[in-house]
Amino acid sequence: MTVSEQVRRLEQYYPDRVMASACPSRVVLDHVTSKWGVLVLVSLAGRTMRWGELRRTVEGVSEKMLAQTLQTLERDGLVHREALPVIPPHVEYSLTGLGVGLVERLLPLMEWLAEHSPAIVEQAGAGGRG
Amino acid sequence: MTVSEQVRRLEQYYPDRVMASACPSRVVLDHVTSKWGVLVLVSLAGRTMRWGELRRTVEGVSEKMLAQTLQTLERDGLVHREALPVIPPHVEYSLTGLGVGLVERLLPLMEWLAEHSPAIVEQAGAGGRG
DNA sequence: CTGAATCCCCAACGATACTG
DNA sequence: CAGTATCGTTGGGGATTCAG
Repeated sequence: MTVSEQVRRLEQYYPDRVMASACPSRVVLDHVTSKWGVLVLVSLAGRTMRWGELRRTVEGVSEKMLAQTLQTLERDGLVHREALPVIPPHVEYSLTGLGVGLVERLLPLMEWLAEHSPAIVEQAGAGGRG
Repeated sequence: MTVSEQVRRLEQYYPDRVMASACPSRVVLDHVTSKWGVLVLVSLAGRTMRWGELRRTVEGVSEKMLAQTLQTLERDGLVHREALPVIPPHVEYSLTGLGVGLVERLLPLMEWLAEHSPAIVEQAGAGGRG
């Protein structure tokens, strides 16, 4: 599919509204593209993970931000949280059906990023600032 | 393609490294998922646009942030800037070949968001906070 | 082990004014 | 028209502490 076809498909949903500041997609886009949103979602793409696993996998995330990101994604119905009532606590996070649909669109992006970012960073770093 | 296949494809590039804080994709991901990055890139998906057009299209963006976003994307080689030496100034922005490749992965995401965000926002708004 | 609550800072962001 | 420069604010986000 060409880019212009993709653009036309996008516009059929919200003609002239996707760029509007009041568009609902702005809200969800903000959640997903929040500092840790994409990384958390992509981490959960492969399998269910426990809190501690996520904490270690998503390198650099603080406890506060991981909790906050997870809560936002859970409220949006993208992530499912299952807490086993045991001591010590055992909590598992997984993608909902909705979350899987989103991640299917996120994975190709991440793959493109993984492939092209080294060249981009090197090139940009040479000429300008980081 | 299933999600697990996508995950496997992703991992083949940077085994165990996409989530690393030092991974180059982190940098580009930050640029793209910056507050206005996705919106600017998607706006340019359809056609070349002038500064003023972008300013009006991407509703809510300030002049400062538009300039900053465009500069970052230009340094990354995703956006091409062409300034005609006339008075009054006339500057056009378009996607580079690299930028087109990225936007091809962004458009399906935006389409998914446009389709599902209304329900997500409504549902999330009912139970929790905004 | 999984979080919630608190403190605090800085840098991202917006508004305004100015320039070629 | 297309920016740059400056200033003020805010809330995102990290470190730490406490609880179940």
